[in-house]
Amino acid sequence: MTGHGHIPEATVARLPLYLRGLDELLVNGAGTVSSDELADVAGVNAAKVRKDLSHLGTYGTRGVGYDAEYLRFEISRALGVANTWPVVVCGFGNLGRALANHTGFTDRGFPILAAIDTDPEKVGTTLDGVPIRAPRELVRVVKDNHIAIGVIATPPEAAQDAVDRLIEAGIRSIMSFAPTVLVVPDDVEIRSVDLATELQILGFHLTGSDSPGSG
Amino acid sequence: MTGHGHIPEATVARLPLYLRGLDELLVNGAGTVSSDELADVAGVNAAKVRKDLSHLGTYGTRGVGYDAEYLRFEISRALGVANTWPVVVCGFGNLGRALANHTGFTDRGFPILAAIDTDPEKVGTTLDGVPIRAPRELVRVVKDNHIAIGVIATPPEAAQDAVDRLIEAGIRSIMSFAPTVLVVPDDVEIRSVDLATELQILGFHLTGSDSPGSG
DNA sequence: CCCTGTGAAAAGGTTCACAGCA
DNA sequence: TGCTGTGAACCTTTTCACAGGG
Repeated sequence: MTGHGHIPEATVARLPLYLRGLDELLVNGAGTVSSDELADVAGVNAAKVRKDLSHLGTYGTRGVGYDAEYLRFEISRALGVANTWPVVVCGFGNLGRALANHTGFTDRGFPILAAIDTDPEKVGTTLDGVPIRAPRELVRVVKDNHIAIGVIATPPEAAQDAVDRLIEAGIRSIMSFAPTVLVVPDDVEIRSVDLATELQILGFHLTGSDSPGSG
Repeated sequence: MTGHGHIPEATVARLPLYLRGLDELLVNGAGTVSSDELADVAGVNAAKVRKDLSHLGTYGTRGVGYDAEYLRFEISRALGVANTWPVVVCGFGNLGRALANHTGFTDRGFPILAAIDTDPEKVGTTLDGVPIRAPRELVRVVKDNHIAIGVIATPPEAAQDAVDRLIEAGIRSIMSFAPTVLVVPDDVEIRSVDLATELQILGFHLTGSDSPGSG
């Protein structure tokens, strides 16, 4: 049997780490990988690795480990990474452009094929290899480039509007960097990364320690 | 009583969202806030809001809600946001510079006071208002600026080295954007954000839907 | 009647420990 | 002997549902 019914969200969130770890091990010439080794390079513990992988199928050999190449293939397939998912970035300011220059996206199957910006000076030009279009052109941009994922890198005030347009254009997977709550229908998945929020969580653990700043 | 013993991690991770939501409500002139309203602007449900806040203390009034201003104060205090935590960014490439231009950090109490880069052409200059120093100067930079948090924006190969130097310099809170596992002692907290990993998680949910890319 | 604060129940995730196969 | 695969125990988090004060 291939592809078990439901894979827990916590497991899904770790599959990319295993993939990253496997790539590292494969570069170093690994043929077989134990749950211990994979745990090390993925930064988790071995029990978790085994439980997680058991949700995909039984791809290991007792007493030996997993075939690195084959395991990589199966995780890739589960993640849909076998495919390429073109991305459109909404808001081409500092952050948007940094994302465009980040080779990690294209390398891992998420090429940024277009950007949307409201600035008339930018629209029609190509920056960092990415053609910039006006918001009203979004439907066409999505269709022409087979866009699968939208990234929100606009100021927070413009984020909900950008999300609404993406959804209108048929996009169902959105990643947002805007520090605001975004409302989407149930069938649209959205992941938010708020950098300042992350720092504040770190800040919590600083409290109670030594005093900071210009005390 | 003020400040309950242990606040669950899941709660800590949501406190910044409440803070963000409260700021929004306060700007709109809110005096009192119900768990329902706060839930809306924070993007969670009301039961969670009440449970989370109950871990900080009993700051609400039955039949009425929470005093917005006072609640904001208490959450800020719990998060240590009352203080300012200076940040050093390691690796001042595209991503590092985008972070420096992101006003959200300084606005929320995390000013980027220095950057570290290995490029001799950059060292000694000031880019985007941030002075750039060589890795060997890190200890002094941390001391002079009372740095509390280090951000890793280097290429993945250089990330562990940057982390090691930060720890040597006395930093105990690190946020990393490098797509690699980083090893740190138990008393150092590290949060990793891997943008490609986030996209791959989105990709998982795309699988099984419509076919992507250039067929 | 309204909304908080909280025990209790349910769900989800992690770790343990070992049977079973190579 | 070595390592996977997995039930069972354990822990965390979420949700429910309602008592109790304004």
